[in-house]
Amino acid sequence: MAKVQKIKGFADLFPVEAEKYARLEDAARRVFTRYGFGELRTPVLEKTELFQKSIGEDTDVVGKEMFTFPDRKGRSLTMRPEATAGVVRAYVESGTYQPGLVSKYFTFGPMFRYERPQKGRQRQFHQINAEVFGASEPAADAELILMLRAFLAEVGLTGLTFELNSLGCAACRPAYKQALTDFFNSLDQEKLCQDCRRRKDTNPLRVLDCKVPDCKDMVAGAPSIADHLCPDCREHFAQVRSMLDAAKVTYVLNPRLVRGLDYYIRTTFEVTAENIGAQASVAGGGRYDGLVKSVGGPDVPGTGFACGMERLAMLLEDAPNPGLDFFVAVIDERAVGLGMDLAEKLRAQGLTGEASFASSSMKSRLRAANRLNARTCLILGESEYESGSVTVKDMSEDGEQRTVKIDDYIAQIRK
RNA sequence: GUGGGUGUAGCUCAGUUGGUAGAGCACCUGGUUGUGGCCCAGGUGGCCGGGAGUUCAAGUCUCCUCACUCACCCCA
Repeated sequence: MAKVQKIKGFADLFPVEAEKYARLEDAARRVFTRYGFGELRTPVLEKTELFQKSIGEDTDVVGKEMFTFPDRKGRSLTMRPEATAGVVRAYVESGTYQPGLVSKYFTFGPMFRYERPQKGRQRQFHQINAEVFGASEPAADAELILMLRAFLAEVGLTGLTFELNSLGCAACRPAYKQALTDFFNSLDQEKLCQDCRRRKDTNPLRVLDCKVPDCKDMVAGAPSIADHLCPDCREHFAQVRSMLDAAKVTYVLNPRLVRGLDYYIRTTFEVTAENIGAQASVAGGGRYDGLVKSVGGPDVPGTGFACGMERLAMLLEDAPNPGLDFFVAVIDERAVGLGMDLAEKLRAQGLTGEASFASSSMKSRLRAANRLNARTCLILGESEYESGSVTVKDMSEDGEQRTVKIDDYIAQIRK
């Protein structure tokens, strides 16, 4: 029989890896709660139109990376490729919006994108998200970045780079995009790479991010967003920066920092790591004031960020193996019931342990205890069985051992 | 979607100009009749990813295919 194998880009997380995800989620829950955020869990499956309306039809994510399929009645459903759209949908649908009310949510879970897998990129990947609705002030952006910084510190990550930019708004970005397109059109087209010749018309901001050396040279002379912000955006960005400076956040201004999803405006930021491969971005976010309205809700401003858990997990050390408090080594077959009962009573006292019921040799049972990093080995063999006792062996290097009545041993543990 | 790399024992990997399969670790057994780690000896374990072809002979050469992986693209 051929082995059934997992589908491409989907991973099994065994304990050592799964623990890192739990560590990230625990830290996020702890930190975000301190900032007044509440947990929101939304479905993994949504109507396809939700993502078309929010992320943008022209993006790669919607255009060619979604897991989209019809349900049994022919309705088009999509495995969520990101979290924000679903959170916005839930927010709007619940009707929690009221003028002047700020809502703050965090969420985590699996996202799905049909991409070619590589280091730090899976088809099913996991994100930690935070979203703020109803706050248009620069302070909301700044506080979100502070919270992200606090979260990363909580999980013990250092050496990360914060990058910051403003993408402008509906009032000033179109003019900037046009200026960019004009600029690139004025250049010798031969010197632009194939991708950029296409991108300069479809998404000129992306050209700024091109890694081809020739393109980079061209981009150096391109107009900067900083010079094209409208007065409102300029003021908003200046305030965000001054608040970050006041909070001693170290960041790099990157006028070429762009976002892949259409809904971002004004403040955008990204956190990158070194040594985790080409997919170096571990978190990213920004402001998305028009998004709520675009999925049929009220005109409420929003900001948020997403952290890539796979990429953060790569930066975490393996947790030390906690080992076992005890290991019950049953050598005499007749003592199997006794061993199970003994283990149950110890667990009821909060101890961690396993019992082995394989009727095997003393040597192999002790090796098993050693392998499992057990601190105490409880031996139940022929003589113990006949006398109703247990041999308690300390597994440390020069550990002692003694044989005591089972009842006495349990009574002693209780104390 | 486009490139590159890799598939041999449970794991990490050797395998010469084609000649019928190896090591280390792990596991099991024994040395030590009921005592682990260290040491020594022995043992279990492989359709060499799959298929076709060339050849007296293919892990090795050719083609196809599948899987994994890294990068582009894109993104967290």
